[in-house]
Amino acid sequence: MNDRSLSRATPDLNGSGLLSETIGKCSACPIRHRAVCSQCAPDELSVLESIKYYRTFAPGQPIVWRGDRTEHVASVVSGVAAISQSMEDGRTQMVGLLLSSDFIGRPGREFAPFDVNAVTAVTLCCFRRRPFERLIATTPNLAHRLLEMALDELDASRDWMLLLGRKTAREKIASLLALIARRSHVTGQPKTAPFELPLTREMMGNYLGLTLETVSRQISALRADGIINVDSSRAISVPDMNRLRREAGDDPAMPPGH
Amino acid sequence: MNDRSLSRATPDLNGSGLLSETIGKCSACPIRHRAVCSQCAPDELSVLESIKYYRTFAPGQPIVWRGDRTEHVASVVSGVAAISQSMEDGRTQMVGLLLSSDFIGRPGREFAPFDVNAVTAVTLCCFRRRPFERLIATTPNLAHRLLEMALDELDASRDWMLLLGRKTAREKIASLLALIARRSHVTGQPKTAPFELPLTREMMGNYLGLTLETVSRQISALRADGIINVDSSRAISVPDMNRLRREAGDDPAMPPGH
DNA sequence: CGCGATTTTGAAAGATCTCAACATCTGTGG
DNA sequence: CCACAGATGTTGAGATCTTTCAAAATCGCG
Repeated sequence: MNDRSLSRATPDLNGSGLLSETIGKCSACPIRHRAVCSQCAPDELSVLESIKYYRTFAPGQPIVWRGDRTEHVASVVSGVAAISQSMEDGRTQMVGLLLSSDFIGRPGREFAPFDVNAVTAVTLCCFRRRPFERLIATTPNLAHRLLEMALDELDASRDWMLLLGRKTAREKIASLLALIARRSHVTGQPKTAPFELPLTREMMGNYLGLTLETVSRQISALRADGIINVDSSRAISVPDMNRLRREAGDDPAMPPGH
Repeated sequence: MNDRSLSRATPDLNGSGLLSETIGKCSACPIRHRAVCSQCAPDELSVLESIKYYRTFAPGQPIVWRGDRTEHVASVVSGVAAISQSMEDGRTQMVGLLLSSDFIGRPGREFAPFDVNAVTAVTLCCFRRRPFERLIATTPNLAHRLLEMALDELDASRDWMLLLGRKTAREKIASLLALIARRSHVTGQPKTAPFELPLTREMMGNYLGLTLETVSRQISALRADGIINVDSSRAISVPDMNRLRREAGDDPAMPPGH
């Protein structure tokens, strides 16, 4: 069950169309401008380039087990992964979604505090932890960007706490759909274009603190109310994004949370 | 309503017995070994020492308003503060508790993303943001410790997401009491010694994603079941901590979740 | 002592979950 | 190409948990 062998990726569901074998140079990397390496100077980048390597994971595959010794850290190049926390009796809570350019792993941490699983096919840009830590110590640009990303994640997780603690099931679903719609939106396409849900109903429930039945019912209710269109169970479109934002309980005047 | 003038602190409820006027030297600082400055060398510390200043806040006073321009960052020297997030209709969710040695503020962030309020009397060790940011850039020990603290906070907020999304009201209350009991426990005192709740029932509700009535009922239920003793509404003791941990739904084999 | 804030408790309403049945989709093997 | 099996998704009905609304008790303090 602990198979982490290098597996051939199934077709990339993230739309980038890139498989690991076709990526190589940092300068041509699709996440070059947002990942942990984004503030590195050319010479710093070449050091990173020399120690990095790619790995791919099929949908559903474990990437990190809780309690694992953390031998590597990595950036998500493409695909979607989920960070989860669970209780002994099986209740689980997804505590973060990892999208392209997000960072996995904790410099300075010996053991992984959470599970990470591939949701779609995932390609990672990996570094062994020790060399990476040494690099952090000597590369302020890297350390600075890592802090920045950690603080962003912290803000995002605090926003999610408001959702988990205080929002209704309908607001939770609307919030999630608005989140996925926003990050799926390709510049140049109309904002009402349909988008793909990478998560099953059960995963959505785990992310939102709901059961899968409640997720399904609330999606049906939003459709019945004309807030969303459901082309197939995984393909959604939003005729009026502001209306969805209102259903989500967000202040429409505020920029979309994080 | 935006009064942040320097106010005389009411008696310190945190038990340290120190008021800001009696603190001065970093070398004698009670949070010297855990705060953001804890890894600084003597010469680095003396730079910090020259630009720091103390401020105190009375219980209930706002420390930071959401949207404020962040002119300073600070370490909590004593007392308890709460980070909160709220919706337009008044629903609020406490997303973090700030205890002594915790850090307030975001280097690199122009505006505060959340409200922070003093719960008890609070003493802060403040720095203006700009000079502090310059110091980070030139002091790897400071930057490193800040990253470490941010990652710890991120882990803690992810643990809290499991509580908010998946735990029952009883488990939530048990978790909070276990958390406060643990951090209130003074080494040398018996673990069954009573401790003080710094939060009102309403604040506990806001932290746990419950109403204040549910908080009150679950505390009564835990008392009726002999899990806790309630000396006064704010003074609790726990005869068997492992039993409380079990009620909290935590794996008793695991170290108390951060 | 008396007032406002806090806390407790009760009863009913409401939201979500649980259990169950059925529908739909997808990939596989006949 | 179709039938089938397993995974995923939908819907219903009743149970359960938490909230809401209301009243009363208690605490802290001037």
